[in-house]
Amino acid sequence: MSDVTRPARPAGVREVARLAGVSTQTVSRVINNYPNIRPETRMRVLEAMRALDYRVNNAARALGTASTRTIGVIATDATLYGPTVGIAALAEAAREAGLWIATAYADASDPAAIDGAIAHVLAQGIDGLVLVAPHARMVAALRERELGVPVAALHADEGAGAQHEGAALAAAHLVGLGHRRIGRLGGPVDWLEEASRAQGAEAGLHRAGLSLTHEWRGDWSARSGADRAAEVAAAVQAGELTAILAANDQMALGLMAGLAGSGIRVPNDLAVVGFDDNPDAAFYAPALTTVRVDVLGDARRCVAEVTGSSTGGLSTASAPAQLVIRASSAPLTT
Amino acid sequence: MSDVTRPARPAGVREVARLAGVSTQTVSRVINNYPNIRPETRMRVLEAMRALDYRVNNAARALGTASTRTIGVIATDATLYGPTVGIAALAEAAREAGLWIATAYADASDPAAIDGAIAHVLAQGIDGLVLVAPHARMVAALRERELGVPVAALHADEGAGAQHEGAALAAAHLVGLGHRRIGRLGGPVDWLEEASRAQGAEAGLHRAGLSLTHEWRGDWSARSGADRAAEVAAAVQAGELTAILAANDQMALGLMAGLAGSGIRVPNDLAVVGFDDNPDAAFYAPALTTVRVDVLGDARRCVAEVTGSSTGGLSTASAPAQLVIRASSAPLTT
DNA sequence: ATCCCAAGTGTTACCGGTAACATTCGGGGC
DNA sequence: GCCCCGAATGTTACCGGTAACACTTGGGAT
Repeated sequence: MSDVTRPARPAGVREVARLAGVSTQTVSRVINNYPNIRPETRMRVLEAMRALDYRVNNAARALGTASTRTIGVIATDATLYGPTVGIAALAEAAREAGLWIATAYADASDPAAIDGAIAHVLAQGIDGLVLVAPHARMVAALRERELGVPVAALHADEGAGAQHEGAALAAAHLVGLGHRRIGRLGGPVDWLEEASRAQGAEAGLHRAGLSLTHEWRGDWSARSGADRAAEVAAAVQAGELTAILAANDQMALGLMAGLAGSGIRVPNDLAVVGFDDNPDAAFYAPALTTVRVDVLGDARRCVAEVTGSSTGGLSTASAPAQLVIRASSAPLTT
Repeated sequence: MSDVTRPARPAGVREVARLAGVSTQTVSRVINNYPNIRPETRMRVLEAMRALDYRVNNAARALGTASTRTIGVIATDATLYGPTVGIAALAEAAREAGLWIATAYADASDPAAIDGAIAHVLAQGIDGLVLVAPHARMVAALRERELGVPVAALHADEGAGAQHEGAALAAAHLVGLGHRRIGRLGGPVDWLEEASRAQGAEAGLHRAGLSLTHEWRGDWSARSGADRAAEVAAAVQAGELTAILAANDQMALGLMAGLAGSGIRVPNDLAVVGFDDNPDAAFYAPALTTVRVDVLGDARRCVAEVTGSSTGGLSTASAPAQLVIRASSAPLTT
């Protein structure tokens, strides 16, 4: 302990430069992988960096350059499954592009908190801003406010297409099973994802000359699904409903739990389809038919959009939505 | 558009100072709420800041001060429920203390990725580092490595106590219901949470003069729970097992789904208790008895620990673990 | 009246990288 | 042999805040 001189301050480029016998600029060039450095010089610098346990100071770098190679992410309702997956996907997409993310969490219902979160990520000197699971209004408000950085939203724009398509697939699946009286358990109306999924469901039914017979609304939570179970059960018992599209898997779970108490059997009395392909959905009772969308692909699109670059070789095209058929959806039993 | 002169660069303290007719230092003092500023001067500065849409540049601030008022968070396996909740809790605890978090995600099984994540948050000039859902080895390795910042881990140290206590509660609950042959479905051995929960379960049984009859191991996922169902069913059918403690709710879900296929009824043939009180757990079939721990309290402790401050008035004492009794656990039926 | 002190404000240098520009050096074309 | 050029490296200033210190004031104590 006492025989080691522990420097109070971590080493900087100047210390590294001195030890390697070069200028700070050369150290900087090595750090940033510039060409035109003699291999031997590069090695000497790298060795000095290792010897001093050198770490770049991002704050200093950000001051000198405009860029921080960091994307700001504003996440609302971060404990829901959807946003969580979105953040993880953005982190992964950013990593692929050699970037990092700076995430700020804010309650979607608290405008002051959202302003604070935005101010925070902007103060970091981010290169772009991505919103996760935002309200439609929020995206519009941010785009019109001149923040000085490009703004994108997960599940918006092209990303919404996959959601739309997935919901249409789910609707077509139920139609294909013979169902004609199909309802929907939607999410909060002002969410982007809800809009895409709702429109997709309508479109899917429309192609078969049908439309939704019922529409209920939850808040994405399993509890909110359970809270609608009584009304759904009544509709089933009245013969007005044989299948339902839930806007996410967790509401489907809650709904099924509530229906069990009302004596409605899934899928015999009511076919249920979820959305998200939550890893747990295969283990619900019954296992849930659901829709999987390519969140990582959409995250890549957002990253490319805000950085302006086309992310090199990585395609920004998302994989198409996929229907995962399990036990909760069965053919209509007259 | 054309009538507005949009400055290429955002305004800095110097512009604000010029507009307000004061020095940059005075602007800085206003920003940081220093005393000894004439109210009128403060107002002039604040107005200038508003007029110029001034935002502090954190990079510059971090350079001048050592501190960034930011805590680094290393999260592994960020798509699991436990880590997700941990991150959200840390973000909330940090917010309460006037701090922000900088999160880096890394695959726990990839040492290089973890090194990269650590280097990243360190490069941000963080004031402290908190690990979420880490392997026991990782915590030890990080603590012995001199990083220059304090390191804490969620669910470690005192935080482990609540986990231990919760698991003991769950065990006592089963014993109280008359169960004597009690097994356990554990998580990956090298996780801190698994260690605490395993020891707590053993301790709870020990107090009743019992010990675990079986121990299986999963990876926290519902699938891994389902994968053990056949073996668990065999033990039940052999009369060797009447109750099981799962290390988290999702594995319990998977297990119950798998058991359904083997004709084992929960809770009649096997009582199941989970851990986490996942919001979905109340809607599993059957509704899951589980343990709720105060993650936010533990997050507050971590924040206080790495910042050195006792977070002012906020107590760092966590609420005790709580048993949530639902339908998946029932008295032993001889 | 004089001194002292605290409140309020300004000056200067510095944090640690990097951009922009300057410089050295060796070799190929003429 | 001279010139030019590109490779390799060094010099300098600057990014935008803030710490440290210096400097004015205007009372109250003496």
